Amino acid sequence: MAKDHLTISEVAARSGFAASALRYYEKVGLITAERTGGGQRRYDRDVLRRLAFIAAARHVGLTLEEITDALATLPSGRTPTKADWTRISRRWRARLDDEIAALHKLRDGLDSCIGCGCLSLQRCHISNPEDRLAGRGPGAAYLPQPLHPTPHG
Amino acid sequence: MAKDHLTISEVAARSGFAASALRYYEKVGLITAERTGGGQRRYDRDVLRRLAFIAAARHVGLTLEEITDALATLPSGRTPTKADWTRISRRWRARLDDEIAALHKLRDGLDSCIGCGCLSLQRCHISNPEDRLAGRGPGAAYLPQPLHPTPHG
DNA sequence: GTAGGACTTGAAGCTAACTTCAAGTCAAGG
DNA sequence: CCTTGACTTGAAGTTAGCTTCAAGTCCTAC
Repeated sequence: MAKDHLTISEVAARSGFAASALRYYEKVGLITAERTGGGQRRYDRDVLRRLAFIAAARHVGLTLEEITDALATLPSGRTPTKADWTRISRRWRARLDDEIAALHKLRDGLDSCIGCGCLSLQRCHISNPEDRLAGRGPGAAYLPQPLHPTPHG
Repeated sequence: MAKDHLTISEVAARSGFAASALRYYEKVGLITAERTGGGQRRYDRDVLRRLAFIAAARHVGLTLEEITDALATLPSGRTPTKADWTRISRRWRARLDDEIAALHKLRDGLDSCIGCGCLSLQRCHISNPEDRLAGRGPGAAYLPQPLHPTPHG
């Protein structure tokens, strides 16, 4: 007979998320909670699994919005099966592979630049990775497809 | 006799940075500009090289603050030599290597998880990468050393 | 000399993902 | 029953890295 309704601070302790983050996640619809008569949150144990999913997804670099989408692909209401998980993790792997490839490309380019001292705007493919300048509409940032996303980048 | 003072829109066009970004960079001390009698900015050509440096650093994932620090290691006022550039690019390479290693670790862990369907908070090292929960002071976020930095992460 | 596009400024806005705060309410042990 | 720590809410604050705006000034081509 394990406790099947956890308080917010219990969930915070077990998941590692701050209580304020849990409230935020509820506000944006990532998790849900029942309420006591007095209005306090009581969580089902399932929320821990869901939070583990969220933590893993965040670690892979997904935004909360993307996580929301990913969760939406799961049959609503039930714990994901192995098949669900496999399908999603395949996508994560592809994403990681892409990031790794991009970093390799960048690193190799860096190697080829060492010693050249160029830093030419037009020719160095570290400072000008895709050989294009500007474009991409108004306010276009410098980097074609920023590896490390920036706000308004 | 190349033009040796560029307007802000010329620099914007040649560097790929938006004019507003250039003003911002000046405000935070990354670049400088002379002024006309009327107060308009006129840039030295050197600023293009400096902006190339900034663009490259941004691409490697450095924050503007880190870039400021990196620029501070250069002898002030002069164009960096090959040695300067090599020294800095070595650091960048180390950083890239670290990021690549982290991604590999994450990907391999993901592979080992596929099919297990676990997502256990305590045991899965994708959702709990370093086998630690909480800690790290008040408001500590879940991920030990977020691969993809988040505000307040 | 003048039209009008380029430029100036400071302040405010934007995004993500939260955190912090203030002021008040709940709940569980003694 | 009462104390006290845990909980509630909405609003506002935080960070980086800019963008957008408004209102006004400059400068250059004609």
